[in-house]
Amino acid sequence: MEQSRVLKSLSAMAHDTRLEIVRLLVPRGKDGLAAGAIAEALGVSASGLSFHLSQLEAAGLLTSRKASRHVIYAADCKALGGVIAYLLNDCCARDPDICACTGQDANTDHREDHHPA
Amino acid sequence: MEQSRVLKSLSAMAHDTRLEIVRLLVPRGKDGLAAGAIAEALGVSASGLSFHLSQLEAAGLLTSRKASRHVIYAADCKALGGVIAYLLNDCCARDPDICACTGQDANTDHREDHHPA
DNA sequence: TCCATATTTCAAATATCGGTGAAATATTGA
DNA sequence: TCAATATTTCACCGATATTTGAAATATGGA
Repeated sequence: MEQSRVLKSLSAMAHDTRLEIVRLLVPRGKDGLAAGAIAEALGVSASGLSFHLSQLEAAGLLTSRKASRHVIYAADCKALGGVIAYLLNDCCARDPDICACTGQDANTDHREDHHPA
Repeated sequence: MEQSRVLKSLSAMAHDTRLEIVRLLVPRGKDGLAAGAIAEALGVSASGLSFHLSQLEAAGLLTSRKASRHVIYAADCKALGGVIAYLLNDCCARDPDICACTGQDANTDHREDHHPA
């Protein structure tokens, strides 16, 4: 993932309500949750939530689809994984001290820009 | 790591110059780099850099020490690892799709709040 | 002491973000 | 069509963030 997209994702996640949205949606996978249900779960106004959802969607961290009169939002796990992988592999060069905190193996070189076949 | 500290860290990292600072410092480990050298490496003004360094330090991602007339900044790898671990384990519940992107094993439960002995 | 180097602090200007509530849009069902 | 539901859009406002450049602080050497 390119750094500019990582930056957008980090900005999107760097907000209390928005990080909670991600936490709420990840375990639901592709089923996702309707905007109204998210607003109720987090106790935020509909218009406020809509603003935050659009930030997350613009960053590529959420997808949305219409279902009847609802709009269902779901976490894009590949995008989330891409952000984490960037931090681990490209930003932090798979530093052993950092990997130790994540339960990761530090030996193999997983950096993304190698584009292995 | 508590969510409020993760949020501070994400805010700190969600900026072009600041993410570059982290990328520059991680491979140097505890040796770190003087503020002036960082400013030169990134092509930013001294006062602008000082602002960004203080943001990163306030978030706990950098440490600083004085050495003669220099101030040496170094990445706090444990803090960085803590942020990544939070995203992976607590935010994303070690979701298999997300782990797949990072080269991680998704089976073991690594959630931080279990506080294993 | 005096000067040069290294860094931070400060204030002012600008830009961006986030919250609020009303209005607009879209969909469904009576 | 009408009313109810679900969501987004909009304008406004205050709070934060960022940049800039000048001034302040601290250190080391001549």
